[in-house]
Amino acid sequence: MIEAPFLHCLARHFMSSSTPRHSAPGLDIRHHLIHLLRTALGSVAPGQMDAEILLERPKQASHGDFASALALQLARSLKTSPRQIAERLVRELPPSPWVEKVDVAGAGFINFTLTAAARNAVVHAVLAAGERFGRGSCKDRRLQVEFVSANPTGPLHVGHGRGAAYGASLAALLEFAGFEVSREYYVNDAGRQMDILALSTWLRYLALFGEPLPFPPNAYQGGYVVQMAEQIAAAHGDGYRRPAAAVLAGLPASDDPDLRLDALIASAKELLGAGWNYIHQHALSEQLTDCREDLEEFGVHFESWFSERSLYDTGKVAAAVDLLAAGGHLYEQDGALWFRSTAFGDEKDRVVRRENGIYTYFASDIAYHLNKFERGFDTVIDVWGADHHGYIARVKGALTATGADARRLEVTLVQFVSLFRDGEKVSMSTRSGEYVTLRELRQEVGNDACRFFYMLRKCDQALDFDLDLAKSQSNDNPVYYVQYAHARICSLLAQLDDPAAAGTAAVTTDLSPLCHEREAALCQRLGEFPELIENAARDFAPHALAFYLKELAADFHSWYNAERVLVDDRSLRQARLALALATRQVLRNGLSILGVSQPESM
RNA sequence: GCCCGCGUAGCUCAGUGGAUAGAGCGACCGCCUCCUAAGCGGUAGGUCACAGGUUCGAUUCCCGUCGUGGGCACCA
Repeated sequence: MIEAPFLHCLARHFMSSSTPRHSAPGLDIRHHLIHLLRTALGSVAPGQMDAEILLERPKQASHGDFASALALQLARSLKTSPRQIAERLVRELPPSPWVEKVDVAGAGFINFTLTAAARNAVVHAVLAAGERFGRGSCKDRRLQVEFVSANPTGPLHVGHGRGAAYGASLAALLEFAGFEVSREYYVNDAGRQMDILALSTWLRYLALFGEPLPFPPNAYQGGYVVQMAEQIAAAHGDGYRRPAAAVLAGLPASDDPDLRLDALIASAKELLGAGWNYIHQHALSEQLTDCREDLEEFGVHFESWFSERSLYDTGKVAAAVDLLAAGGHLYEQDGALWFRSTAFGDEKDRVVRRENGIYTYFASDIAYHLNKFERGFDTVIDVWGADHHGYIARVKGALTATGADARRLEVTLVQFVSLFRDGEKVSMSTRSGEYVTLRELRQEVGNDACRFFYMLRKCDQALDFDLDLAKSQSNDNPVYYVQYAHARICSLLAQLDDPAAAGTAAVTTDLSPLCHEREAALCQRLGEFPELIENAARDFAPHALAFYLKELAADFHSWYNAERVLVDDRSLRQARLALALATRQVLRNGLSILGVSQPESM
């Protein structure tokens, strides 16, 4: 999924701490164990020193804290049974103060059981690192994540909401993994859709003054269009009123609704002159402002809002097309200008300039992506709706044709959201204005539940959004489960005389009293966080973080229910408080990446 | 027709080239004189769509079939 240069950075980060550090096993016990295995491998099979040593977390507690299938991997090349290899490897393992015991089990697995001290050490690691626990470091790589980028022709709907939640969480995740990330919204403020919105607004405006005009079925139907018309009427009276007869004069008798709409737009431009620009601009800024506020309230921020129109104004679109032409990648046919994208793996060639002389959206998109590359991002990530799937080949093809490295562009497709109300699928259409907006969803469900709910499905899976369930505020929503764990820990601290002091002291607390099974499980889960971040960032999979947080909360609730934290035994109480504090820290780190709040009480 | 997803417990979905495939919901049985019961423990529930192939090992990778969703504009 991720191209080579990207992987390289993560891999380097991964390897950077592979030197064994006996002083701080909690931070990289994995690498310590890998080092032990590699040392043993040097004795048992020097020729296999390059073999990748995989360590996994066994699903079963009886299989220890870490397991390696190294012996099974080597069986063939060494022509020896896996169990035999495993036993030899175990004999050659250097002694380690952090390993309680090593078993050979099953077909030849090597299972490591850590000492309690090694297992508990993660608590200190978390508390020492604080909000930096789990962070990676890939400082030298700049990424851009472009997402949402919905046409500013109406309120965002729940589908946009998914793209917003996914993109924002992905960007935050990559940032946490150590990349320099810039978030961008591409504003399609040029083109026909905006013209249609302006026309729709004007027609509603004329209707306010009683002009007898039919409202085209393929114009924007939403109530917000009427509102904009009313605003304009309130501010400018009938200044933009024109007789219906004049509007309709000269319209083609065609049955094609699109042709009729284009003719209406042309008529409006002619009748209004500069007034058209005003209405167009008014509609754009109204919708863009609405969109921006909506996203801000949703906790989704952008470093930049990039105007498509600016690409035209600065000649970038024409320049991009010229660049393709100079490379001999364009040809004329039927009056249009075509890009030979089939030469770059696309199914068919694509038009960049229409017969009527107007550039296609594709043309400006080429210019846009060239511009992204010019801005120096190492990797550019586009989050698109799944319906843009067919678009990838042509954009990458165009980039390749201009000599750019298309591998620097990563496209992630987010599948559709289907809404269900009363058990029935809600049909939605942007044009007809019949859809549930993101704002409505947020107001009814709450931002936290919304953000988390969107992350409960991997992005390439269609999401069925049950409105009734989401609106019901029921306990079924896992966000409460995770937040509740956080609130419970805060509640514990609130009962102490000096919560702040407890937090400071926890960093050096003696953890040896932590010896219960559930405490070990919780420590193990905390220790997984850094690698979870690493893998989720590599896979562009913020949903994995949501699932992890559910599991972490489950481990916490289970422990909390079984063991009392505020016991009389001071050393035990301190140790358990430290574990609770570490859990709270990881919950915070994870939830903040997902844009979900961490309430202190519920 | 071609291209891209997806088919895992009754439902909604995770997951993985390795040891007995997991969670939530639903069902059933339990747990508050005790740090928040928005919680916990337990029981039941599976031919990982089907058929081949690669492999020591496939639910995972490859081919095919079936089912299902989406895409195949001089729209954006």
